[in-house]
Amino acid sequence: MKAAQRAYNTLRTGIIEGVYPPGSRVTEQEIAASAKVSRTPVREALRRLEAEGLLRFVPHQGAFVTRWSEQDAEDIFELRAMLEGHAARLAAGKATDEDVQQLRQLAEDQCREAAECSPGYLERIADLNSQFHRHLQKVAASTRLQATLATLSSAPLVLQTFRNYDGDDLNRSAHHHMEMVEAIEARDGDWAAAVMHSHVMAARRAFRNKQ
Amino acid sequence: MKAAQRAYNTLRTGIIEGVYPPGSRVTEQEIAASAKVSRTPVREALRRLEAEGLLRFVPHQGAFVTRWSEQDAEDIFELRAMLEGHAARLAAGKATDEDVQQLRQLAEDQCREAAECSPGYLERIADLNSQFHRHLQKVAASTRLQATLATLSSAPLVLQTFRNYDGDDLNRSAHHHMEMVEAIEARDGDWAAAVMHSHVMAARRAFRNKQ
DNA sequence: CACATGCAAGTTGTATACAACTAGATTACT
DNA sequence: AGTAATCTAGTTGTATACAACTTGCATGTG
Repeated sequence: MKAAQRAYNTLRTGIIEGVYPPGSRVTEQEIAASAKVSRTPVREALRRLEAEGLLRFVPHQGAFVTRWSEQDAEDIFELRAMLEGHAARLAAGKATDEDVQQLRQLAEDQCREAAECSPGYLERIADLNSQFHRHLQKVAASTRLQATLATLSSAPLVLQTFRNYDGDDLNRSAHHHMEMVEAIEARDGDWAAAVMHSHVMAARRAFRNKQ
Repeated sequence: MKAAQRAYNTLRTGIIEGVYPPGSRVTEQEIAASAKVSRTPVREALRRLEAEGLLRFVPHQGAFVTRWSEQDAEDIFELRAMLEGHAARLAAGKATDEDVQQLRQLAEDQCREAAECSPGYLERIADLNSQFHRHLQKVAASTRLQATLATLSSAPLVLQTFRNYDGDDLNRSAHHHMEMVEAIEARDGDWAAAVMHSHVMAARRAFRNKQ
C-alpha cells in the first residue's frame, strides 16, 4: 500500500477509535513514526482528514482532532436527513429491478441479524447498514451528492451510531431499510425520502439519549 | 503569503479562468514554476483542490481538471437549492435585527447596481451576491452546512453564474434577495427557503440556456 | 516583585534529492 | 510488416535536510 494511504488509515482509525481524543494535538512526526513513513505522506493524509472535517489546522501549530459540539451533531444529522432523503428519492426514480433485489437482500440480512443477535452481530449489522446506504447512493447516481454525504458520514458520531442502539432500535433500523426497499420498488420517491428522513432522525434521537 | 496558499490561488484562479481547461492535465512542476514555489506546497494545493472537486487524481499520472458533465451541473444546482434553502430557513429563525439590516443593505445595493448598470457593475453585483449568501450562511450558524456549501459553490459553473444572466435575470436575482430579507425579517423560514429555492433554480435555468 | 526581553527546544513549512512508476518510442524478433 | 520486448524520458511518490516560526522558560531590568 502507498505510504500516504497508510498514514491516512492509521490516523483515521486512530481518531475514530479514540486513540487521538477530540481536541488533542496531532504532530506529524508522531503519525510518521506510528505509520512508519516519512512526514511528507503524513502531511497529505492530514490535509485529507482536514477536508473531511476530522481535523482542524492552526498555522504553525499543527493539527487538532475536531471536537464535536452538541450543535455540530445536530447539524450533521439534519443535513444527512435531508441529503440521504434526497438520495432515496432519486434512487426510487432510477432503480432497476436488480438494484431493488440487491437492496432487499441487504435489508433482509440485516433484519435477520437484528433478530438473531448471534455473536458479532453488531459489526455485521453496521457493515450491512453502510452497504445498504452506499448502494442506495450509487443507485441515486449523483456523484456530488455521494461525495457530500461521504464527508458528512465520516464523522465518528455517525460511524458509531450502532453503539447507541438497543435491540428495538436495531430492529426498527432494519425495518426502515425494508420499508425503503418497498418504496423504491413502488418507484415512490416521496415515500422513500420520508422513510429515510425518519431513519436518520431516529439515529439522532439515539445519539441524543446517549449523551 | 505562504507558498502553499500561493500555489493554491494560482491554480484555482487558473482553473476558474480557463487557463487550465477541463480535462487537461496539470503537472506539479508546471504549477511550481508558475507560482514560483517548490513542489511540496503544490502537492498540498492539489489535494485541497481535489477535496473541493476541482481536480481528480489518477495514481502515478497526476491531477486532471474536472470535466463537468451536464449531469454534474444539474446535481450541483439541485443540492445547492436544497442546502441554501435550508440555510435560509435557519437564518430566518436566528437573525437579529442587525443581521436583517446588513442583508437589506447588500440586497438594496445589488438592486441599484442591477438597475443602473454603470461600468464594472457585473463584478460588483457578483461580489454583493456572494457577500449576501455568505452572510446569510453565517446567520444560519451551521458550520457543517457552511463547509458543505463552500465545496459545492467553488465549482466554476456556480462562480460564473452572472455571466449567464441578462438584464432581467440580474434584476430578478436582486429582487429575490430583497424578498428573502423580507421573509427573514418576518421570521418566516418556509418563505425564505422557498425564495432561495427559486433563486437557485433560476440560476440553473440560465445555465441551461447558455449551454 | 513585576515585567519585558532573549534564548532554546520543538514543530511546522519548504526545498531538494532520490526512488518508483508510467507512457510512448525504439528496437529486436517472428 | 506486425508484434512483443525494451529502453528512455518524464512524472509522481517518498525521504530528508533546512528554514521559519511559535511557545514556554529562563534571565535580566525597572
